[in-house]
Amino acid sequence: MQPNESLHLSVDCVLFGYDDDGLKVLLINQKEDTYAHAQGRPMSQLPGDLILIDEGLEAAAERVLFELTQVNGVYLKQFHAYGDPDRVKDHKDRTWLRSMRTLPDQRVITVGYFGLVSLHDHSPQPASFAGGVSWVDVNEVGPLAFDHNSILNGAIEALQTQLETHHISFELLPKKFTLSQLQDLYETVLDKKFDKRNFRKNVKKMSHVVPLDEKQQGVMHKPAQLFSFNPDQIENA
Amino acid sequence: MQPNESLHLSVDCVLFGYDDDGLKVLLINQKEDTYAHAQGRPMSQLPGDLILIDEGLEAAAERVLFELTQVNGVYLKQFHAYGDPDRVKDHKDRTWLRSMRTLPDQRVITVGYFGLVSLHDHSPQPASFAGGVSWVDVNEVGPLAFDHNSILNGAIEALQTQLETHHISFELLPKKFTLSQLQDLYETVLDKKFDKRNFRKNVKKMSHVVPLDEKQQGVMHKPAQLFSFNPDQIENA
DNA sequence: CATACTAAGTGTTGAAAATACACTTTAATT
DNA sequence: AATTAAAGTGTATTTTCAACACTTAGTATG
Repeated sequence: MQPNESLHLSVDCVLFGYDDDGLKVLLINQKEDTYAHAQGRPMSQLPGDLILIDEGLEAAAERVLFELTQVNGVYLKQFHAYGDPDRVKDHKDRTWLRSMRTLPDQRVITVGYFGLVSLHDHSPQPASFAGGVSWVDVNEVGPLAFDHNSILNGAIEALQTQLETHHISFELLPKKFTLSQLQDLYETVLDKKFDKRNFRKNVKKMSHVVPLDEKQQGVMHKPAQLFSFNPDQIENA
Repeated sequence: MQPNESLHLSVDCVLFGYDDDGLKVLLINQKEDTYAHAQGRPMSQLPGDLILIDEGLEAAAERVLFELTQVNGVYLKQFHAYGDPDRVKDHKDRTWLRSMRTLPDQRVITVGYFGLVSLHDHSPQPASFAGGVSWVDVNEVGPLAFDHNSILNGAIEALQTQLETHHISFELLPKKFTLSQLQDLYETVLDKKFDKRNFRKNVKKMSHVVPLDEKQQGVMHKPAQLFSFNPDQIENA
């Protein structure tokens, strides 16, 4: 038996960025000139790369994100491996690959990671490198290359479950935030509405959400109390 | 950049079997004579294999299980990919690999699947093939080769969450079962006790658990009502 | 044939959690 | 001083969860 020779492994990263106007994903725009025009418009894709021979999976995901955003230490979570033998064999995708790599016909299995960053304080520069890299609202993502739309969907579902079961919301918020911002985050990610008073009752039970001696400033309405997360108190339940 | 040449991909399967005396895992016993005796006793490992060049991940997992148990159509679910560059580089494991494959030093990334079978009706024959294959109670699993203990733990956690969020219990039960059997299953897998009356109240809400016109026979106590699952009514919530 | 054994089966009550709901407050702007 | 806009707050109701003990049906035994 000659098993997997010429089988390649990559990581693909779904980097979610959040700010007051919604949940975004970082996408890479394939450049027009490297794209076979016959196929229509260039497509976007998720950032990803083949893993290096001595590199761990998570290390590879970190590297890909660092190269794209120069940001280190983002929350990263593996959610699924995609291994359909034909996942990169669409005609349009092969054309694209041919323009980038030497071997477009190789089979590539990919491991999906999703990452979380806050776009409030600092907007991580999309791309020092390469062509267009941009934040796209998750609800406005068009057709992506390869099977990246299903990978994105997988990531969204994983993010939703993770938000409900683990305390990760602070990864998407500024260090100081209001309860309304927190509520908006939950409503955006989970795509459902919460009652303000009930939501706040629940937050009061979370010992890791701590009020600061500080209020919002420069808003033309009652300024909100600011809160922050106390990382010591995040029970990983 | 020369990315992953000589990087191999496998699937490892954690096949759970359940019957009235507990939850078991299918393990393969490394044979004494292929094992370097200097290292101590032969170890067990999870069934796994390199994936074929044109084979999907799930297809590979199905193949591995079929080869071992001759059983088809088992419930299978991917749960995690393991890619630590050193995961197969322990001295003992390399010794073992050398006895089996030509290239013990290659890096192998593996995708973990867990599978579910009922050991009530038919005990799937562990191994027509090869050396010892056996069902081991999940609480009595000793040290396994490679990182297979952590893979097993990952599988157990995945099974637990899956059991709580999806309707998969019937994969582990005989076609006809009693409510006590169902409760025992939950208690075994989730490792906690349930109140009999409350448990039954919850089951009554599950429209996919349907009572049959049939009772248990040959038991020296009040015979239990038999139930079965109606696959049409399994909401995937 | 009566008794003993064993697990099956069954309801109620109190506590806790989730839901629904509307007015007052504070600062900035005009 | 009046207006605007979101912040902040409490109670009553419903639903869900948790605790708890006796009766029943069939098998086995004497």
